[in-house]
Amino acid sequence: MATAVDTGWSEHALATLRAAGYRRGGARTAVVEALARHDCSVTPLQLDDELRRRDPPVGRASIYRALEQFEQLNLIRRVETTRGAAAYERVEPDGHHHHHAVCHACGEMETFEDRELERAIGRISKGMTFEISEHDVVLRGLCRRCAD
Amino acid sequence: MATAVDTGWSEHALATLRAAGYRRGGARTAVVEALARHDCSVTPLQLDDELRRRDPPVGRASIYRALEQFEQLNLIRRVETTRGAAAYERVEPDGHHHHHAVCHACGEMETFEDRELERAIGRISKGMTFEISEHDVVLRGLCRRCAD
DNA sequence: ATGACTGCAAAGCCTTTGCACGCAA
DNA sequence: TTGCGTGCAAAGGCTTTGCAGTCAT
Repeated sequence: MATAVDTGWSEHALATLRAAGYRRGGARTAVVEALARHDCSVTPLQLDDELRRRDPPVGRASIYRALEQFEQLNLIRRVETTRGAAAYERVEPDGHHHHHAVCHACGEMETFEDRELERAIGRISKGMTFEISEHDVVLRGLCRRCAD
Repeated sequence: MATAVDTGWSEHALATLRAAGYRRGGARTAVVEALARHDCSVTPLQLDDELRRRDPPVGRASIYRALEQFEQLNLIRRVETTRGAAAYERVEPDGHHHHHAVCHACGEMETFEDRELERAIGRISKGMTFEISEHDVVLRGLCRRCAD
């Protein structure tokens, strides 16, 4: 679940950050690059593992601070794949996104996209009194290996 | 979001607990009663607020332990309404359930049910390699008051 | 009498905050 | 030069665990 497929998200992110008035700091850039390498959700602590031993090392606090800023700029989105802990995923500028199935036993994840699901959620959102801006859908169960 | 509507869930829960070999402890019973009073998701800390000043008081650890047991017996279900913290909801024996919209600003919740949504999720679940046993759907946005 | 149940306090995660130093602009 | 950005360490929440006393059976 790594092996980059950066569709230009990094550039988009760096440009958005600059436009928002942020300076180009080493830690923040390192977090952008790390996120670009992940196709699926990542936790702050996973990023910390990756970036801690860099030279120069990136501090854990900087990772949390960067993620908070990125989320506010809608560059990443928090997903509820990891119960009780944060996990984030890139937001693609074209709005394309997927959802997740998570294994109760080992945490393995599988992703899916579905138009009927999105259509239903869109319709429901319009009918609520709330102004809905995002949605989480997570399926939970056992992966094939853990089911045996 | 309180004001009881216990459809027999308490009795069901107590019977299930007894059948599973649990003794009838005061703390556990108090947690069952507290859950029966809530129609929507509750956090362990909300329950603690309610049960701490009882006589005799219920300890926080007992609440967490009870919730863990109830979840394993499928009497309650963890829902992801409160980011970064746990929240639980009764599982109705007939399988009837609803989902939630949560306000980013104030945490207020609105619930909904939708057959097309459930149908889509059921179909998707069958198509996965995972054995899916539950699903979370949470819409997020601003409630009417916070949107102004 | 036996072992489950409970409350308290301590310990464990994850996350946030305070602070002094360093670096971008 | 200014003040944003960063790392470290400390502090904050929520949750879990250890332990000794209590209670259900």
